[in-house]
Amino acid sequence: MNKAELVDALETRLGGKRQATVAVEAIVEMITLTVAKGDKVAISGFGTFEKQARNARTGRNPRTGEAVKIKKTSVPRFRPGTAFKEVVSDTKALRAYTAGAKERAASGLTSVAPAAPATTARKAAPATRTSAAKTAAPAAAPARKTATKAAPAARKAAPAKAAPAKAAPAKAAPAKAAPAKAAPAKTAPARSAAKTTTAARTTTAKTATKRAAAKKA
Amino acid sequence: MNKAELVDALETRLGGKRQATVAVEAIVEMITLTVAKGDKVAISGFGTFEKQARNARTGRNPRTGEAVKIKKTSVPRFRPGTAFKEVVSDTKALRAYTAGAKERAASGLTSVAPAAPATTARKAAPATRTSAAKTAAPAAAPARKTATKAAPAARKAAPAKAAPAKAAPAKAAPAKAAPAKAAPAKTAPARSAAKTTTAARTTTAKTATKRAAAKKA
DNA sequence: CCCCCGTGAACAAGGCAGAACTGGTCGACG
DNA sequence: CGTCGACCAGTTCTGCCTTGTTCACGGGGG
Repeated sequence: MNKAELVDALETRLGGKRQATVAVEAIVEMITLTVAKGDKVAISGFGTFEKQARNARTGRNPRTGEAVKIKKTSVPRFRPGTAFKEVVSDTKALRAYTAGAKERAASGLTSVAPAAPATTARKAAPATRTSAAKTAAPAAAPARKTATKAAPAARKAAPAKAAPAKAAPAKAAPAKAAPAKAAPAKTAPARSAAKTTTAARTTTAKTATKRAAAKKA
Repeated sequence: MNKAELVDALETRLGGKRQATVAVEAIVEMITLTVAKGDKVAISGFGTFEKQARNARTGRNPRTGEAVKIKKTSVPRFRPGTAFKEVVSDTKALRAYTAGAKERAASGLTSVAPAAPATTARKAAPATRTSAAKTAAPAAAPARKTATKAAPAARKAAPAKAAPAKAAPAKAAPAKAAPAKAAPAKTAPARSAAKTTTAARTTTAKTATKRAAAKKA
């Protein structure tokens, strides 16, 4: 769903496409600016937007493997709230939530009011929560440090698996044409090459050309 | 900033507290439901909400060190867009963005219109981007604007260095393999054949140049 | 209102480091 | 008043860097 579709979907609820558009843009801007200022935007039941500082670190160019220094920066972060997580992870919760939403949509169309139905719906959802506080967790930390060193192995495993997967496809196609890994050395990554070849479409070419022209100009 | 404050801040823009409240709730719900369905919600310049699957894994209660089984689930994820990241990380970008926002807020209050100012603002922002091309810049810089042809060379240089690094790990690198760009020629129509090769390179080069320029600016 | 263009967005690859997850409790918000 | 969110901590794991490339979207012009 893109922005246009979102606006379209909200059109009914907000009383017109204009309102919907303005609303979406306004909210987006507000959140953006607020987060930029350093304040967090907490929307209950949905999530929290906040500015998160990132320390400088040593990155790595995936293509070349070359190390690059990355200076500290700040990035926006969103932490989904409980309700949101539940609805996304739980189908039942989704239905419950949807029901509530419908009610709200119906009544809230022109009239402003109906928070009541919403609340009801909300209540229903929590009931399904699995978290409950039943475990008392008596003993503090008996064997906390029993850490298992299996980690490294596991880590390795994953990447290993990944590599083959990638290799296979790559090799398959370009075998005789232009080995991805090898050729790319020059400039183009394997897959690009293949694709380009196949789809060296005029359109694409044109677009590229145009772009170039535009930029140059 | 909590939800109430957000609504209050938007009150002016959206023509009343009621509208603001309805708008916020409607959007939140819409996003929640859409993500829950599995669709992603992409808002250009802001970010993308999507449902992300998480594999089952063995968790651990940090307090007790006790292992707990966590079954696979899905969680909502938000990936901030370029503009958002810029505004948050860059003070200058923030100011630019703020300026645009003000204009929009002022005119957009009752009237629907002014996207124009926004666009302007957006454009300005990218200019300030600090992100990339710097690396390539040094080489390209000297000839960039004068000699277009120089660009390709520069570009090549970077990748070239990369090649060895990657090649080593990858190992399979037939030197004779045709250059990616060249190879594709086969697909290309007669007249384009030669041209395509050339053109493609040029295009790429240009793009690189453009980007670099933009950044520099 | 439609079409085209420009520009944002996603992908991929390879390591490392920050981030998430769980969970009990207090504070805050609705 | 009821309930959601933040927090601490250890381990696991996910994202992030770059940069080219291609696709699609948003917006402006006709």
